[in-house]
Amino acid sequence: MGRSPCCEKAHTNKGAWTREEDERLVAHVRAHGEGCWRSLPSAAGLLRCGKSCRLRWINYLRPDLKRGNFSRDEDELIVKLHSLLGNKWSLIAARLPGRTDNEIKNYWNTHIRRKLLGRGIDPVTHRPLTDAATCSCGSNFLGLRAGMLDFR
DNA sequence: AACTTTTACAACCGCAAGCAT
DNA sequence: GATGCTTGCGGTTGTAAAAGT
Repeated sequence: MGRSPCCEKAHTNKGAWTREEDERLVAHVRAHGEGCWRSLPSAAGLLRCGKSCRLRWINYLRPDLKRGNFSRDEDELIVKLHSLLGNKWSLIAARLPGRTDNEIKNYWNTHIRRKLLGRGIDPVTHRPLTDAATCSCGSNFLGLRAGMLDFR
Protein backbone atom coordinates (compact mmCIF):
# COMPACT_ATOMS: atom_id res chain seq x y z
CA MET A 1 0.00 0.00 0.00
CA GLY A 2 1.14 3.49 -0.83
CA ARG A 3 4.54 4.73 -1.66
CA SER A 4 7.72 3.50 -0.15
CA PRO A 5 9.44 6.38 1.58
CA CYS A 6 12.67 7.17 -0.16
CA CYS A 7 14.51 7.86 3.07
CA GLU A 8 13.37 4.82 4.97
CA LYS A 9 16.66 3.01 4.80
CA ALA A 10 18.21 2.64 8.19
CA HIS A 11 21.76 3.62 7.34
CA THR A 12 21.37 6.99 5.74
CA ASN A 13 23.08 10.07 7.08
CA LYS A 14 21.13 13.17 7.93
CA GLY A 15 21.97 16.74 8.78
CA ALA A 16 24.83 18.85 7.51
CA TRP A 17 26.90 17.52 4.65
CA THR A 18 30.61 16.87 5.13
CA ARG A 19 33.26 18.02 2.71
CA GLU A 20 33.89 14.43 1.70
CA GLU A 21 30.23 13.85 0.91
CA ASP A 22 30.17 17.02 -1.17
CA GLU A 23 33.23 15.92 -3.08
CA ARG A 24 31.76 12.52 -3.80
CA LEU A 25 28.52 14.02 -5.00
CA VAL A 26 30.20 16.60 -7.22
CA ALA A 27 32.53 14.00 -8.71
CA HIS A 28 29.65 11.68 -9.46
CA VAL A 29 27.46 14.33 -11.08
CA ARG A 30 30.41 15.58 -13.14
CA ALA A 31 31.05 12.08 -14.38
CA HIS A 32 27.49 10.94 -14.95
CA GLY A 33 25.37 14.05 -15.08
CA GLU A 34 22.24 14.92 -13.13
CA GLY A 35 19.28 12.62 -12.87
CA CYS A 36 18.53 9.17 -11.53
CA TRP A 37 18.79 10.46 -7.99
CA ARG A 38 17.32 7.27 -6.66
CA SER A 39 20.33 5.21 -7.59
CA LEU A 40 22.92 7.95 -7.21
CA PRO A 41 23.74 7.49 -3.51
CA SER A 42 24.87 3.90 -3.83
CA ALA A 43 26.59 4.59 -7.14
CA ALA A 44 28.48 7.50 -5.60
CA GLY A 45 29.18 5.71 -2.34
CA LEU A 46 27.06 8.05 -0.29
CA LEU A 47 24.97 7.12 2.73
CA ARG A 48 22.26 9.61 1.82
CA CYS A 49 18.88 9.30 0.20
CA GLY A 50 18.50 10.48 -3.37
CA LYS A 51 16.28 13.30 -2.34
CA SER A 52 18.93 14.69 -0.05
CA CYS A 53 21.58 14.42 -2.79
CA ARG A 54 19.40 16.24 -5.28
CA LEU A 55 18.70 19.04 -2.85
CA ARG A 56 22.36 19.41 -1.94
CA TRP A 57 23.41 19.57 -5.57
CA ILE A 58 20.72 21.98 -6.67
CA ASN A 59 20.93 24.34 -3.74
CA TYR A 60 24.60 24.32 -2.93
CA LEU A 61 26.96 22.45 -5.21
CA ARG A 62 25.85 23.36 -8.72
CA PRO A 63 28.67 25.24 -10.46
CA ASP A 64 26.39 27.90 -11.96
CA LEU A 65 25.10 29.14 -8.63
CA LYS A 66 25.60 32.82 -8.00
CA ARG A 67 25.52 32.85 -4.18
CA GLY A 68 26.23 35.96 -2.17
CA ASN A 69 23.91 38.88 -1.51
CA PHE A 70 20.93 39.66 -3.69
CA SER A 71 21.26 42.83 -5.72
CA ARG A 72 18.66 45.58 -5.57
CA ASP A 73 17.50 44.55 -9.03
CA GLU A 74 17.05 40.95 -7.98
CA ASP A 75 15.25 42.13 -4.88
CA GLU A 76 12.76 44.15 -6.88
CA LEU A 77 12.32 41.40 -9.43
CA ILE A 78 11.49 38.90 -6.72
CA VAL A 79 8.84 41.18 -5.27
CA LYS A 80 7.37 41.78 -8.69
CA LEU A 81 7.35 38.11 -9.61
CA HIS A 82 5.90 37.15 -6.25
CA SER A 83 3.04 39.57 -6.75
CA LEU A 84 2.33 37.86 -10.07
CA LEU A 85 3.07 34.24 -9.24
CA GLY A 86 2.62 33.92 -5.50
CA ASN A 87 4.70 31.33 -3.67
CA LYS A 88 5.75 29.61 -6.88
CA TRP A 89 9.40 29.70 -5.89
CA SER A 90 10.57 27.44 -8.68
CA LEU A 91 8.97 29.69 -11.29
CA ILE A 92 10.49 32.76 -9.67
CA ALA A 93 13.88 31.05 -9.51
CA ALA A 94 13.64 30.20 -13.20
CA ARG A 95 13.75 33.92 -13.96
CA LEU A 96 16.71 34.60 -11.73
CA PRO A 97 19.80 32.94 -13.21
CA GLY A 98 22.09 31.44 -10.62
CA ARG A 99 19.49 31.49 -7.86
CA THR A 100 17.60 28.52 -6.45
CA ASP A 101 14.02 28.25 -5.31
CA ASN A 102 15.18 27.42 -1.79
CA GLU A 103 17.46 30.44 -1.69
CA ILE A 104 14.75 32.76 -2.91
CA LYS A 105 12.23 31.31 -0.51
CA ASN A 106 14.62 31.82 2.40
CA TYR A 107 15.46 35.32 1.25
CA TRP A 108 11.80 36.16 0.95
CA ASN A 109 10.97 34.86 4.42
CA THR A 110 13.88 36.51 6.18
CA HIS A 111 14.33 39.78 4.32
CA ILE A 112 11.69 40.83 1.84
CA ARG A 113 8.61 39.94 3.82
CA ARG A 114 9.82 41.95 6.78
CA LYS A 115 10.71 44.84 4.56
CA LEU A 116 7.23 44.87 3.03
CA LEU A 117 5.59 44.64 6.43
CA GLY A 118 7.75 47.53 7.57
CA ARG A 119 6.42 49.56 4.67
CA GLY A 120 2.88 48.62 5.59
CA ILE A 121 2.45 46.25 2.67
CA ASP A 122 0.90 42.84 3.07
CA PRO A 123 3.50 40.39 1.71
CA VAL A 124 0.77 37.94 0.71
CA THR A 125 -1.53 40.23 -1.23
CA HIS A 126 0.96 43.04 -1.95
CA ARG A 127 -1.70 45.50 -0.86
CA PRO A 128 -1.50 48.08 1.92
CA LEU A 129 -2.06 46.64 5.39
CA THR A 130 -5.21 48.55 6.19
CA ASP A 131 -6.61 46.35 8.93
CA ALA A 132 -3.09 45.46 9.76
CA ALA A 133 -3.34 43.34 12.88
CA THR A 134 -6.45 41.48 11.86
CA CYS A 135 -6.15 40.75 8.16
CA SER A 136 -3.84 38.11 6.78
CA CYS A 137 -3.54 36.86 10.33
CA GLY A 138 -1.47 33.95 9.11
CA SER A 139 1.30 36.13 7.87
CA ASN A 140 1.28 38.13 11.05
CA PHE A 141 1.69 35.04 13.14
CA LEU A 142 4.44 33.80 10.88
CA GLY A 143 6.03 37.20 10.98
CA LEU A 144 6.57 36.90 14.68
CA ARG A 145 9.20 34.27 14.19
CA ALA A 146 11.10 36.47 11.78
CA GLY A 147 11.15 39.32 14.24
CA MET A 148 8.63 41.53 12.50
CA LEU A 149 8.76 44.04 15.32
CA ASP A 150 12.22 45.06 14.34
CA PHE A 151 11.99 47.49 11.45
CA ARG A 152 15.24 49.25 10.91
C1' DA B 1 32.76 37.53 29.79
C1' DA B 2 28.60 34.95 30.05
C1' DC B 3 24.19 34.34 28.84
C1' DT B 4 19.98 35.12 26.00
C1' DT B 5 17.62 36.29 21.91
C1' DT B 6 17.35 36.92 17.04
C1' DT B 7 18.70 36.12 12.36
C1' DA B 8 20.00 33.52 8.35
C1' DC B 9 20.04 29.62 5.76
C1' DA B 10 20.84 24.56 5.03
C1' DA B 11 18.27 20.64 5.20
C1' DC B 12 14.19 17.75 6.13
C1' DC B 13 9.36 16.30 5.46
C1' DG B 14 5.09 15.38 3.23
C1' DC B 15 2.52 15.83 -0.77
C1' DA B 16 1.40 15.81 -5.62
C1' DA B 17 2.51 15.48 -10.53
C1' DG B 18 4.16 12.77 -14.04
C1' DC B 19 5.75 8.65 -15.92
C1' DA B 20 6.17 3.53 -16.54
C1' DT B 21 4.20 -0.79 -16.19
C1' DG C 1 -7.65 2.73 -15.99
C1' DA C 2 -5.10 1.30 -11.76
C1' DT C 3 -1.02 1.04 -9.31
C1' DG C 4 3.53 2.04 -7.83
C1' DC C 5 7.80 4.66 -8.22
C1' DT C 6 10.67 8.80 -8.82
C1' DT C 7 11.21 13.50 -8.97
C1' DG C 8 10.20 18.16 -7.83
C1' DC C 9 7.98 21.60 -4.98
C1' DG C 10 6.66 24.34 -1.02
C1' DG C 11 6.29 24.56 3.95
C1' DT C 12 8.72 24.00 7.98
C1' DT C 13 12.38 23.02 11.25
C1' DG C 14 17.11 22.87 13.27
C1' DT C 15 21.03 25.14 14.40
C1' DA C 16 25.25 28.02 13.90
C1' DA C 17 26.45 32.71 13.97
C1' DA C 18 25.58 37.36 15.16
C1' DA C 19 23.64 40.79 18.01
C1' DG C 20 21.92 42.38 22.27
C1' DT C 21 21.79 42.58 27.41
